[in-house]
Parts: sequence; structure tokens; C-alpha cells
Amino acid sequence: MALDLYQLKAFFAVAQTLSYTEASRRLYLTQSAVSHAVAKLGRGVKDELFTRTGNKLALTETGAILYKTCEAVFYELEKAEERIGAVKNKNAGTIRLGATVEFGTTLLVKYLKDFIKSNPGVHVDFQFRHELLRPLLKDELDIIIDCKSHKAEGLEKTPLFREEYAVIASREFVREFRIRRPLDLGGCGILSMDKGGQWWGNFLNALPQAERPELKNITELNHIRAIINAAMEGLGVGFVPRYCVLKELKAKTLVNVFPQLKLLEDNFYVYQKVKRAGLERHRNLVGYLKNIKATQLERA
Amino acid sequence: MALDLYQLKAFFAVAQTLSYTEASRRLYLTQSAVSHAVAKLGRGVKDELFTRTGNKLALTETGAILYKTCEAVFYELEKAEERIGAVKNKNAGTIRLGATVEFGTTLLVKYLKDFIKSNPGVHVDFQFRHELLRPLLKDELDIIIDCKSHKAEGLEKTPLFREEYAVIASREFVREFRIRRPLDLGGCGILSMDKGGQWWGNFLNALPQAERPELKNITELNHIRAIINAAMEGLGVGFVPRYCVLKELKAKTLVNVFPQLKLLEDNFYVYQKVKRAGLERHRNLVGYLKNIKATQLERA
DNA sequence: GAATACTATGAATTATACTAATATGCCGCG
DNA sequence: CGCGGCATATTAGTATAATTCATAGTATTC
Repeated sequence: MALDLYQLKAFFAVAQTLSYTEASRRLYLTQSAVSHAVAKLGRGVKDELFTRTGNKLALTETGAILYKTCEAVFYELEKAEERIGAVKNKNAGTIRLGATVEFGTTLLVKYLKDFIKSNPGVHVDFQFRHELLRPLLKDELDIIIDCKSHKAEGLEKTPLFREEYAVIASREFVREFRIRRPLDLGGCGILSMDKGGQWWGNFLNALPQAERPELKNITELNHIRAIINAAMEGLGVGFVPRYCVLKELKAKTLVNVFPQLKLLEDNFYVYQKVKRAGLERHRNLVGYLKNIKATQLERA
Repeated sequence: MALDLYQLKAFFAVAQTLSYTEASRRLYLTQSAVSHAVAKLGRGVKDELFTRTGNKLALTETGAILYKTCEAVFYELEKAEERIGAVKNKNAGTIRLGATVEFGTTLLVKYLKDFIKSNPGVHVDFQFRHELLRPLLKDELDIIIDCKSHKAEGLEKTPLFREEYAVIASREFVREFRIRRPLDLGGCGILSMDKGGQWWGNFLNALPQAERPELKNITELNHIRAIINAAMEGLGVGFVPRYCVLKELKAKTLVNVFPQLKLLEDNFYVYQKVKRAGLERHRNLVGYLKNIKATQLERA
């Protein structure tokens, strides 16, 4: 039978992407090469590896066995490369780190400076997107930082810190509209990610029924940064994660409208595949991330 | 870095045998090919894999890391091949089974007939030698059956059954020399594996001090079968594992000289490497062997 | 039904694994 | 010391396999 590593690599990429073309891109090969390799592997085990219904690929039973084997084998090889690299203090591997756009672009890159400095062998690539779970499951990302609570087979979930939300506006705006209590929001401009009210719902639910304002004049902006900038321009009040506006609050270009109010708190989590959690660079990074405290974030 | 399977195979064989020439034999390649492969692997990881003091090879730190990786990777690949073979009910792998010469040639081959029949995909190769542990550790054997109690790192030890010893001789011999009690052995021919008395020591130690004969006329034969045949020819009394002479005792060509005596009992054990114990064919075979009972052996 | 996207196949090309022949180095032996 | 025997490294040539290019086949979409 004599399983071949090149063929398994090709097969694995196809199995992950369920596409020969996509797999070939990932492997920096031609589609033809991938097709040849998988075909040869199939001849080797004397069985089909994929079934196709229409043009959708799916693994056969034999294919599923090989998939699990690939996971294990490539994991072992990666661990070896990592350890060998560590011995020589370089080339200890790459981490493709995913995070939400806002958190990633503002705080994460700054906060990780120390980690990157103290792990010179480890290379970190960043991908800031809104969809993180699927790329992780498809092995396009190694580790993701997300504030959504996912549950998926074979996923390791490590809680990080709580994110607090804040109602923000420019000082002038607060003065002009005399905003003192939540109920005052009924009469002024509201900046929101959505028109429906889901976004501010999190804020409203934290209030007693009697104190909930009816939000009328809602402006939709599909990006947190846009909301912040709009708020600074005096276009309305926004409801955003506090870590996004730490600088602005400090510089007084924005104010925390209800500083005394205990608002919604969401948790940030780190996710990675259990089957790859043993990699040293993964353990190191997650360990480092776990030490992030809200206070440290504010200093950043 | 890109670890290559061909290179790892070559490296692994060299690491196991600590010899390029021996490794090349095992891989059915030329010594040159193995040298090339290992050299290339070394270039790949940018480090030496072996140190040589005089002409003795030893693993470097990096080599040791790769060795462990090889164990894991090839184990995974073997499991995959086994499972894929099992799906199609054939080619489920090979077991190189080692056992002591006497036990192997007489009982084991017969007893395993059923196992081989009911596991048509599994191919069993036999190696009957006196030295079993070292070949197992060097991966020249997969499973061994031995009556010695070994202790080695990473070895799984499964007790099988107890072997009983018996003092045997031809009926005519017993009559001629009037052998009734152990003390009577002082005056007749003794067949032994060694001249020193180690062999019969096991028998003597089972007796009270006063009943121990002084063995004088010892004939050395370096093979159990030779002792049995000599005993049948009336050349003396032998001291052999009972399972070796079950047929002869039944056919009355030999008699159990002291049937009432409780003699030394040794245990038979199955050994295999822990790191390979997860193979299905291994589990199946060991499970089968564990069901061997002394009574079944006698029927055989 | 034409256009598009994806996959399979065959021949040509390129890369590389393997061998044969040979050189080098290490050990033991007189 | 010098020699033969043994094990490993090196070099150059060959054989094998991997990759590509060009192309044909097969769904899917509009």
C-alpha cells in the first residue's frame, strides 16, 4: 500500500477544501498536480477517496480514515519541525491568528508586540475578519480570538477577559441634548450597527423597564470605527465596546455618557483545534493571551 | 524545512540499527541510497542527525526528536493501512511474531492456525529464536512470546499461562534403574541443557534438602528436542517443560517420572512495544493468545 | 444552448531518488 | 607501522516519479 506523504498532502488539502482547485492554490501547485496525486493515492489504496454528487465532493469511508491519519501525521511533523527549530532558536513555525476587525486592528497588534519580540522563531500572521469560526475549522487559521461563544466538535475554548460596553458621545453633543439619564436618549440621534435595534438591545436590557428610552432617530453604520468617528463628529450617541474608545475617552474627544451604569459584558475567547493545541507555539501564545487584563488593555 | 517521508524512513532505519548498511538491507536499498537520504534530511533541518565516535553512531538531540516523530508518524500510517485493509477484508498488515524455539515449533504454530484462518487479512511471520527481547526492541519483531520476565522502558507485558516442568524418561529406563524417588537420580544418566547444573537446579530447588540427589553422570545436549529424543532412546532422564512432551506422554513413549511432584512453574508472557500496542492486529493476536489455557495446549 | 467553473487525462518536461563505482576513514592485527 | 577488512561518503549517470502544459470532459448557471 505504501502511503506517500506528497499524495497525502494533496489529499488532505482537497479533503479540507473539498475542491481540487482551492487545494492546488493552497499547495502552490497546479490543479493537475493535485488531481494526479490524489488519483495515485486512490490507486494505491485500491479505493475511491471521494464521492461526487453533482459537483460536490465528499469523503468516502476510506477517505475519512485517511483524513484522520493526515491530521495526526501532519501534526506530528509540525511538532517535530517546531521542536527542531526551537533547538536552534529560529524557524519555530507560523501561527495564523484571526481576530475581529476592531479588536485586532486596534489592541491586538499592539499587545502582541512583546510576544513577537520574545518569540523570535515564531512568525505570526494576522487575519482580521468578521467570520472567524469557519476559517478555523477549515484550517485556514490556527487560532482565533472571538467574542462570540462557539460550540463545535474538537474545539478548545479558552476564556480571556470580559469586554465592557460604553455609551459614548462628544462632550458638546451631551451638553446640547442635556443627556443625563438613559431616558434622555429618546430625543437625540442614535448611532447603531443595525436599524432593527438588536445592537442597542444589549444596552436596553441592562436597564429597568421604566428607564428604557424609545430610540427613534437611528443612523445605521456598519462599522464600529465609523460609529466612533461619527460620535466624535457630534452625529449622535454610540454604543460600543469600551476597549475601542479608550484613547478617545482619555483625550476627552469622547465622553462616557453613563459612567456609573453597569452595562452588558461579553467575554472574549480564544479558540483552537484540540488536535493542534499541543503545539508549543500555540500553548505559548494562548498562555500569553490569557494574561491580558482589561487594565493592561487600557494602558496600551 | 519540509520533512520528507522517504528521508524519514531511511533515517528511522539507521537510527534503529545504528548502521547504514544494516538499514539499507532492511529497506531493500543500497547503502548509498540510505546515506543520500539521511544526508539530505540533515541538510533539510540544518543540523547533524548522528554523531560518530570511532565508528559507532549515536543520535544527536535533533536526531532524537526526529526519532520520536518517526515512531508516531509511522505508527499512524500503519494504523491507517490496517484500517483501510480491514474495510476491504484483506491486507490488514503483517505481524512478525517471535517465540522460543521449542514452544514456537511445537505448539504455537498449531495453536495459531485458527487465528490465521479467522484473520485472513493479517499475515503472520514467525521467528523462533532464543534471543527475543533485543530483536523486539530493535523493531525486528512486533510481538514476542517469552518465558523470561523482562523489564524495559515502553514495553507492554501480558501474562499468558504457566508452564510446568516434568522429569521424563522412557519406561524401560525407569524400570531398569528403578527410579522411584528423586534420590534415585544419583545413579543414572542425566540429560541436561548445561553441564554446570543450572538447568536441573530448578528441579532440585523444588525438593527438600534431604531428598536432593547428587547428579553425577550428566550428558549435555543444547536443544530441548534433543533431550526428549535422547530420553526416548533410553539415554537418561530429562527435565523439560511439560508442553514439549505432551504427545510422548500420551503415547507412552515417555513417562512422567515423578507425576505427583509439584515442580517449578514459569510464566509465559507476551511482550510488545507500548507505542505499537494500539494496532488492531496486535490487540487481536494478544487477545487470542491470552485465551490459551494449559488444557487447550494439551489437546493440541 | 452558450458561457462558466471545475476536474480528469495524456504527453512532455523537470526534479529527484536510486545505483554503481570509487574514494575515504576507522579499526584491529601481525 | 602498514596492511586488509569493514563501514560510510562522494561523484556521476540512470531510472523513476512528480509537475506542468494543453486539452477534453462534466456540471451548473443564466
